[in-house]
Amino acid sequence: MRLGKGVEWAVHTLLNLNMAESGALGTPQLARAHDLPPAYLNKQLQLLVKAGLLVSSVGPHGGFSLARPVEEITLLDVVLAIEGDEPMFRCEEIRCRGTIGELSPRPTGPCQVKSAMRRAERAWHEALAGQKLADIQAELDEEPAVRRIVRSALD
Amino acid sequence: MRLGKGVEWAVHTLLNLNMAESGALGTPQLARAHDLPPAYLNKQLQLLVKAGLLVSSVGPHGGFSLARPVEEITLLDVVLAIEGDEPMFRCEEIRCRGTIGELSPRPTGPCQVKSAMRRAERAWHEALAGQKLADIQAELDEEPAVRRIVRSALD
DNA sequence: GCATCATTACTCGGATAAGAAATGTCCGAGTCGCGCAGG
DNA sequence: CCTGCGCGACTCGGACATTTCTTATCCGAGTAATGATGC
Repeated sequence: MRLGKGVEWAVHTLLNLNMAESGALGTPQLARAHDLPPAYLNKQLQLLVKAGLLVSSVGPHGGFSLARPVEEITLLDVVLAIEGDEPMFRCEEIRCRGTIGELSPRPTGPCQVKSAMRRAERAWHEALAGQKLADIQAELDEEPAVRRIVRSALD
Repeated sequence: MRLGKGVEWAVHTLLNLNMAESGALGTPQLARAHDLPPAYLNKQLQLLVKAGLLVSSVGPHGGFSLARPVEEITLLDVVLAIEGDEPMFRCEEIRCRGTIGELSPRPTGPCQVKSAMRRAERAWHEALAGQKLADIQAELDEEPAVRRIVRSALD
C-alpha cells in the first residue's frame, strides 16, 4: 500500500508551473528541474492532461501549462489523476464463498467490512480535498526566494 | 495504490475467530471458511501474530486464536499488521535535486508537500483507529443467524 | 521588401522492456495426542 | 488396571516460484517556428 512516486513528481511539477511565468514548459525542462527521468515524467503529465489539470501544446515552444489556477486544484485531484479512482480496498466478497458463504443465506445489504474501509477511505479523500495547491504554495512563499529561484531555473 | 487482499482476509478471519468458540482454529479450517489459498492465508496470519493480534499454538488441536478481545482491536491495527507501517506517501526529497535543488539554499523545515500528504494520511489512520472490530461484529449480529452459521461451519 | 513555401527541429503521445512487489506454492522443524507395552 | 514411552499426524513457519504492477525507456506522428525562394 504505497503511492507511486508519480504523485510527488506531479505536485512539485504543478507548483513549478504555477511559479514559472513562461507560457508553457516542456518535459525536458520540467524533468531537469528535479532530476527526474524525462520520459516517465511525461507519462505522469499525460495523466494530468487526461484528468483536465494540465493542457498540452505541441511543436516548438510547446509544453504543458496549468489548466486552471492552483486555487482550484486539490491534492485529491492530483492523487486521483495519477493513481486512478479505483478504491484502495478491494472487496472481493469472500464472505459469500467457502463453507461460510455457502451456508449463509444470500446476505442482505453491503459487506460491513467494505463499508468500514470505505468510511476510512472517505476521510482520507476529504483530507486531501481540503488542501489546495494554493495552500502549499502559500507555505512555500514564506521563504521569499523560492519564486525567483524557480524562475531562474526554468525560464 | 491498493491494499493487499490480505487485509480483507485478515478482518474476516479475525471476526470468524471471534465468533467461533473452539479454543484455536488451524489454517485449513480458516481457509476453507472463505475458500482462500491456505498457505498464503497462513502467511498473512503470521503477520498478525508478529503484530500481537493473534497467538499461535502448534501440534494437533493447535492453530490461531485471538490475542485480545475484539473491543481492543481496531482496523488500524489490522492494516498496519498486514501492510506494514511505512507511510504510503514516500517523500524522496526531489525538491533538493535537479536545477532547482542546486540553486536553492538548503531548505529549512520539512517538505511542505510531504507534510500535507502526512496530514491526509493521519486522517485516514484516525478513521481506521476509530473503528473497532467489535463495532463491525455488532453490525453483523443484526442478522441473527450469523454466529450460529459460522460456528456450524468452523467447529 | 514582402508573401509563400519547404525544411527542420522540437513537442507530445502511445507502444515497448526491465525491475520490484504482491501473490501463490511447497517443504521442513517442532509438538501434542494417542496407542501400546510393561509393570 | 495404571503408568511411562514411542510413534504418528497435525500444526506453524519460513524458503522457493509465478503473476501482476510499477517504473523506465524508446520511437513515431504532428506542429509551429524558421529560413530560403520567388515575385
